[in-house]
Amino acid sequence: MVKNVTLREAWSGEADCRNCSLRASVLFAGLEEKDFERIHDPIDQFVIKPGTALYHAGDDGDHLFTVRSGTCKLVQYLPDGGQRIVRLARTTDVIGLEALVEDHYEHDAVAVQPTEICRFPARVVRMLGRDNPKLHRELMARWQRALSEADAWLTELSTGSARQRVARLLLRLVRDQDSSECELFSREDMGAMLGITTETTSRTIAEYKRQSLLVEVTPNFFLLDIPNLRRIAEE
Amino acid sequence: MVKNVTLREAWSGEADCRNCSLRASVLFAGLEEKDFERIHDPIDQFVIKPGTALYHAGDDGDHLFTVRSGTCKLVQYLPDGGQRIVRLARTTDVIGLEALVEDHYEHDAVAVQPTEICRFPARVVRMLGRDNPKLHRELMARWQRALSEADAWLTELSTGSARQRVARLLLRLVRDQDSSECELFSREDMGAMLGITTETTSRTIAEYKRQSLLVEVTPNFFLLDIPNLRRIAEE
DNA sequence: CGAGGCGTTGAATGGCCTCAACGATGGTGG
DNA sequence: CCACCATCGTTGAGGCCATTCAACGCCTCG
Repeated sequence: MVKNVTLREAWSGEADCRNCSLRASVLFAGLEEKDFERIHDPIDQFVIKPGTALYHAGDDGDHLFTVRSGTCKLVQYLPDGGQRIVRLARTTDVIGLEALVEDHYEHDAVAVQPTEICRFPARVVRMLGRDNPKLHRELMARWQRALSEADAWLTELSTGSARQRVARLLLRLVRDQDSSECELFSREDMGAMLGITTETTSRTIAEYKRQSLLVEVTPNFFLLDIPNLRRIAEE
Repeated sequence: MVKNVTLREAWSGEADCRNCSLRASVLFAGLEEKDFERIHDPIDQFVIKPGTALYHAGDDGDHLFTVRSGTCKLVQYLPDGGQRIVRLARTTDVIGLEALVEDHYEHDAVAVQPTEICRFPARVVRMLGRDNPKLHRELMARWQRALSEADAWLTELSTGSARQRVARLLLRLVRDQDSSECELFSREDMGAMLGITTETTSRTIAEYKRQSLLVEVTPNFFLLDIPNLRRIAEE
């Protein structure tokens, strides 16, 4: 649905925010006609392939991004070279918020699925935010959402045994879904989200498959046994 | 109940924000005389003892708090009853920001040292934030600071061996300090920050003391061997 | 003085990591 | 079209490190 609408105009470059199919839930939700008239900068819209980076940590932060569909990982690096995925951004999430306050990005933002992106200048948001209470409120809500996510990753995905963490991640992936079906990421990425190794992740997933807690319906799409996974997650 | 009694007893007067000694670095830094005239609600100021809770997760969130001195931990609970400390708030930090956007608090906020607090109504901040760009900007900066902290806890304090995590926590505790001396928390709290057990924390600290990476100058105040701790943290 | 909290230490277990090998898959070039 | 290679998921074996359960000393406080 959403996907069809946008794929039609994909690659075309300039977005039509007034008629955006996600308008109701997007950062610019509260904007009115007079606000749009003040946006003179182009708002680009494009699709990126898995593995493509939107930006890297330390890059000049002059754009914000809205994820229209797909998924991006936000990655931070450790002194020893290891990496840790600190958050996922999915439909309607905004990434690069730090560009409003700081002069550089904090993470690498990399697509892990084919991902539709809208990109708009931080300057536009700063300008509109100054005297638009609705946008102001929308910004606060998004910052708070990111913060809640970050806290949840600490308590749910970085605490307890590997079995528990994997189960919690799986449950989290289907939570805001219509069905109890979900697509998995690479074992390496899942490990980087959970603070465990690729091998341990693989072993755990394989065990869940053998126990039919996970059933592969189509390649890389799994049906979850939610009650039993929840039991593991909470025990 | 107990909490309210303590808070009331600790009340040490109505704050004089105009002449606040922390004014330059506090949330209300950008306010002018005309703004203060619009604050009709009282801004309380008090001291709480270690172990006292400012609020609990789920409480009605109608106040924000500034930490003037001391330290508060923000705690989240797991389904199995375990607890995880997701952040520390120290001088000039604001806690309870979520009250601006949601109707309840996300964590337990508990003092871990004698702590001076200013408390002000969320509705005052909401009102002033609507048309005060400086406060607006200040709020965004604080949200971003909290988010950066959360991400750092994931990458630095929840990744790697227990030795590394403890070392990174110690370095973090002295970082915004004038000396390389710091006060430690209980082993239980440190474990809850690092996602490791109390015993492992104690063993690691004890080992560092034997190796003179930590030297106790006065009871519970330690001098850190920063270069060598940094080596451990990054190896 | 006894009780309880806290830090420390010991011993044993087990879970996760490390290193390694192997099959399946998919893309590439001959 | 197929041989070749790289990547990814899986599995095994072995070892280390953190957890678990327990005990003990020290301290404060009632």
